[in-house]
Amino acid sequence: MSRVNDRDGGVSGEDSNVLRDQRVEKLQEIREDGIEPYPYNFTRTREIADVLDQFDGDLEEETETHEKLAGRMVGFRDMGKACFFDLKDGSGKLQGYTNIDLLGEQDYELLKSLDIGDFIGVSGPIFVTNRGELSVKVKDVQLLSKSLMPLPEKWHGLKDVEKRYRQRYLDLLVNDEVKETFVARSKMISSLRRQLDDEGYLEVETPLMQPAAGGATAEPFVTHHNALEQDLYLRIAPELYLKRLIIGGMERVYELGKNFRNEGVSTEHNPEFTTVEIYQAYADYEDAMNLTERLISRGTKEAVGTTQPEVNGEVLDLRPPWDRLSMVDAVERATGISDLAGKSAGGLRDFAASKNLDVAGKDDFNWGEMVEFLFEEYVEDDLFQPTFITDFPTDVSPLAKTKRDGDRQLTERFEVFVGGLEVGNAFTELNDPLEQRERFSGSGDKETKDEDFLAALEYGMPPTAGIGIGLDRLLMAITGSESIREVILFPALRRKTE
RNA sequence: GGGUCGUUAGCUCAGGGGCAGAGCAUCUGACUUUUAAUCAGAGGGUCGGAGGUUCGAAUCCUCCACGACCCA
Repeated sequence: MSRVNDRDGGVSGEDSNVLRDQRVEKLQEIREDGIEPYPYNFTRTREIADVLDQFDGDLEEETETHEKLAGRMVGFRDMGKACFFDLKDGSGKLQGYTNIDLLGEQDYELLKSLDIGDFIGVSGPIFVTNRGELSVKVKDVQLLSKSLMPLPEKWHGLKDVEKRYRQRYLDLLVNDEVKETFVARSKMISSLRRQLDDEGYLEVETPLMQPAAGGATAEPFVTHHNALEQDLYLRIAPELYLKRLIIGGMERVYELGKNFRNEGVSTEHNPEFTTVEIYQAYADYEDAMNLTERLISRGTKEAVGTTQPEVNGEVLDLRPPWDRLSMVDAVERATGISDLAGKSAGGLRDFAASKNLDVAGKDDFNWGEMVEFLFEEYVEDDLFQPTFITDFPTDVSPLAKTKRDGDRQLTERFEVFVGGLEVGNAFTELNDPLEQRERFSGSGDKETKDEDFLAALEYGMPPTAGIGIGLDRLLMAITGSESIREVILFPALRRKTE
């Protein structure tokens, strides 16, 4: 066992402050007393939440059995020869009580010398104090891990947003609702997996590093493979690979994972984000809407406990069925324009300009792009209750099949909005290889043409529905988070230099 | 990329030309059922960084870094 040296070696990277110095000194003293401050294990009899569940509100006398509990000491109330402290483990928080008679002088002095943030293991019966608080009467205590840095303050917590993101462990430790958000995220993800597995979808993994970044319109990150001597792109969407699997006869597949887009960072955009994409052969976008409703409503119930969460003072009602409204109807209703389908792109641009919308750089927008623009300006933010916006313009939907009624201007595509956020995008997949080739070309440089995918399509793809759901946005919507950073454990931040 | 605001003790924050402050946390002492324990005392600062103005700058000016929000 090595002694901690005096801090005279100029160890770089360590913050030097008095509070830390005091704790390092205590650490030395503890070792000198023959106590190992970083022991290897501690066997608990149960977790704190378990104790609370069983005894809270109905315990007359102290239990006969002793519980062994472990956690961080997050509060300490010293009464001289007796003391109270708060013990927090991953499941909850319980008060500990002890005194010099219960512990003996030596262990009692040790306990009193410990710091907030230290991990300890305790054992003793469960009882209720005079003031009615369920507590553990500590007859034995053991230091499990010494902490050197003081935790943020107990009452005000950690508020500094930058610090919360850079040191998320402190945020999780001190701000209980933050942990709840990420527990909800985890439950949502496992719920989606469970539902998809139960309905016979196969979870698959496709390349994160792709020779051509297709399946969406976005700037990719570029990396380089040395041995292959070629650039690779981090995927912006798994779409084109999942469709190859449909072609290969895997009739129901999904992939839950990250995508990467080399674009701006904002309250709704993180450079890496999580989606689940689902493909089903012999299905269309009506089926996709039904599946989307099922997945999200049940996922929300399992994540936050209800299909009608209250979000920023308003009840978000996710019980199916959800509103379905075509984009053209939505835009006509919101703008007062009639016969939108018959208007020219120029006419729509003039309309937007007359409403003082910024049309700079939109001179070459086609009809579909203008309709989408008007939709974003006039409709999108107001879609609080879950809504399917259907039948997107063909101009902005190069991978979707046009309407079955013969209208070539529109596709069987929908986006789903929850809490004013776009959380999903789906369509009846275009499976005509020759038309797909044309539509890639028609989209100019905006959509990456993937020759290998086009070749695959020529072998024949069955009628197929595909859905993509953005999990970060969905979590924002159901937890009422104002920023995507509140639902991503370690959001992208600029490197901080000293 | 542009605009606005922010960065002061471990944490939460006051202070906006004249001695660096408070609460909690920490340290010392008292207290054997407290709970934001209480009481008495003490220590703790590169005021984000670099320049400038001034007799004097945390405070005013310029640039830079990081962050938040809005816009693109």
